[in-house]
Amino acid sequence: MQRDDDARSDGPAQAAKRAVTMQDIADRVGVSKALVSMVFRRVAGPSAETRKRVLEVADELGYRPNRTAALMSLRRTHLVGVMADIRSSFHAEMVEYLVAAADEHGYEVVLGAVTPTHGEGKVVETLLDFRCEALILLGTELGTGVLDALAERVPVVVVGRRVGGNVDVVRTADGKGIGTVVDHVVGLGHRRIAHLSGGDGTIAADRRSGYTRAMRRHGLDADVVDGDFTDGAGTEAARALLARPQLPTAVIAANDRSAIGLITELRRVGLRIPEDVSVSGYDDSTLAQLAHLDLTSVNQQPREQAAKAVDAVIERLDQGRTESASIVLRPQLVVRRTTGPVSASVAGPRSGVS
Amino acid sequence: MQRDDDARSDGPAQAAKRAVTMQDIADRVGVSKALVSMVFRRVAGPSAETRKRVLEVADELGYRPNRTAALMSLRRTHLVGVMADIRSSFHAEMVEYLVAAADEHGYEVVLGAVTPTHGEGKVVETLLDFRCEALILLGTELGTGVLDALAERVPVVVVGRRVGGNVDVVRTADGKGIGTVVDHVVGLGHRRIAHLSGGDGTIAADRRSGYTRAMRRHGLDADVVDGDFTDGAGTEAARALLARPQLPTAVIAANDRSAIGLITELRRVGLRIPEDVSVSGYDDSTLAQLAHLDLTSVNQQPREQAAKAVDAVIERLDQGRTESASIVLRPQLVVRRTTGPVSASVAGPRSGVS
DNA sequence: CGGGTCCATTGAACCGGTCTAGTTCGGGCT
DNA sequence: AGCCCGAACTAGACCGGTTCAATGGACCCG
Repeated sequence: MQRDDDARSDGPAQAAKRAVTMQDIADRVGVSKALVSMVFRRVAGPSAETRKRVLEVADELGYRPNRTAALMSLRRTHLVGVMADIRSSFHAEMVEYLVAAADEHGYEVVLGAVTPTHGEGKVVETLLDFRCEALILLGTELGTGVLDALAERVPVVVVGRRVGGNVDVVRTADGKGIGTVVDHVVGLGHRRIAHLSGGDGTIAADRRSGYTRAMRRHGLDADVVDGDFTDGAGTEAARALLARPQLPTAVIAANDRSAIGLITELRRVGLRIPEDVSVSGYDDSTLAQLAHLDLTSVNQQPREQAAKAVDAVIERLDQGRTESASIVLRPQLVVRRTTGPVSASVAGPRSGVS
Repeated sequence: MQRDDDARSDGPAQAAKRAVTMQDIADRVGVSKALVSMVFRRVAGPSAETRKRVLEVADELGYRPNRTAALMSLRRTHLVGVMADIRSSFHAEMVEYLVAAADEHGYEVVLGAVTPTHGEGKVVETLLDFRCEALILLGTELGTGVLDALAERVPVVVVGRRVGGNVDVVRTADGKGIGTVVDHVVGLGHRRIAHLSGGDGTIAADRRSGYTRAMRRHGLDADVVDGDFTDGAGTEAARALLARPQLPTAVIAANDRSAIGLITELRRVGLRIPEDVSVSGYDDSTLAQLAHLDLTSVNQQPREQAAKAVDAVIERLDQGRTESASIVLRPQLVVRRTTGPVSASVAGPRSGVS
């Protein structure tokens, strides 16, 4: 509320409320603006006494440094581009944490939203046009070649997916994550455990192979049902399963949405979850946490992933790291109420399973 | 790409890949950089011939204008601050559209995420620190006084809520929206229609009064059940309703989440939706669209609201509008499968469901 | 042929910082 | 006294655009 000051000062009607600059402070204190700059940049040079006076006057005048000027002089923008499909609640959550983390380091996030009409390539171009100094790509499906070319222009962090080349990677061990789910349901006595796949993407493939490996480890046969990450796929998968002579006792879905579609369709035909069939999702999205669903899922630690991604950017930009880094976090199983012990009734038909 | 050019030029090992500037173009064409500037700003002055040559050379050199420099010169930032609670899927969707709309007008969006630890006040401060030229506040609960003070510093657009003062407002007519839902269920033959309220906020109040008015219009008694915007509230409301001697035949919830909690609990005790009770939500969120839910809801036209909000900002910033504007869009009822005709059976008393 | 107009174009200041190559000055050492 | 040194501070060139008064030349008129 110092508006009054601004409005009244400088008699003339124009009242152009010019912002306070370093020169103003310098004039008032009786030093050069270079010195004022040094004080604000906290570099060695100015005496303690001068430093104090400058800061006092700056405060008094209500000085706010002009980022634009500083960044232009440094030939920098302090902008980090984040590409995300914000409709995905997981991405939205990540974006929130990324913004916070970037802010802490004095960086600003420019959001590039991927939509059906605005593909990944276009979004990346836009972000580069804004002169972002680094890119954080959430769940990108861009090819290795494209990513590598990109990485030569600007530091790139890929979140969620395994990639080679000179990009940094932050992800959770999807294979292991699904593995813990398999362990969990096996521990509950299940033997016929199906996996509702997420389709062709890298992430889906990781989850699928994690499932296959874990099943093998337990000496069980893998049973993959094709699908994708939508609830529609879950519905279809349910129908496909119901058409079989024998239902699996547990289904591990590739994500929460498809798990929900699956559950709904199974319930519709009168099956109880988890008494008749146990179902798990993946992502631990707000959907999974919804009280009425209470879906067993796997948490991907968005907050931690966001922090690591921003750290990776800072290391490259401000600390000169050049070799690529890969950070793999451990996902966490969240057991809720859609998975339960295999019940006696379904145990019957199960004959010669080793 | 053209990296090679950059790398090879300027013999020395340093190979600082300096970006192409207007001066470079000017030198090459043999004119002054002032003229080049004029060409790019599309102002009258340069001859058609010169214009053409400049553009050719610019293209050849791969020139990209430097926003930072331009904005600094203009003493502008072209930044629009958007405050949102990105966990809300409605907000997330809005943000996506806002980013796209701002981009079209050459503005950039800085996202300020409201979280439990980072309240509205702090977010606004941060956005101002980034020298945003305007603020778009999604679903803010800031008081009129605060908003007015803010509006004196910078154009402010409040989205979703009715406010006075000198801020611009973009919203849908919540009252009318709920009204159309009432009309819809009344048209289906319902008479005992309850409203699951969204709590104390301005938005909830608007929806509540819209319900009350519409009921009165139809000569029916209003029946408001307290709640908030969470699914937990829906669950509790369901329990409260079930404890009554007679259930309403239709419940109009203040948003989708609470509607879902309500539906789930009603289904859990064996009631069918919509045969026994019709239920509607509000927001037309992805949740409502989920195939298995297929919730009758009200669409708030996020894309249109986003476009209008950005328009309002542009008008103030670039077209000098000073009087405040209020844009009210008409929300759209989306009928799905959770509302249906009132059935004969519910007329009689229900058997003892605990 | 001198003078006035109009158009395309230009030089230089400016935006608000950062940064480099100094300058000043007090004091310790020889 | 003469010299050197480092700490404290400064002048002025930058960064890459925008802006505006000023210039030069073509053209027209009396």
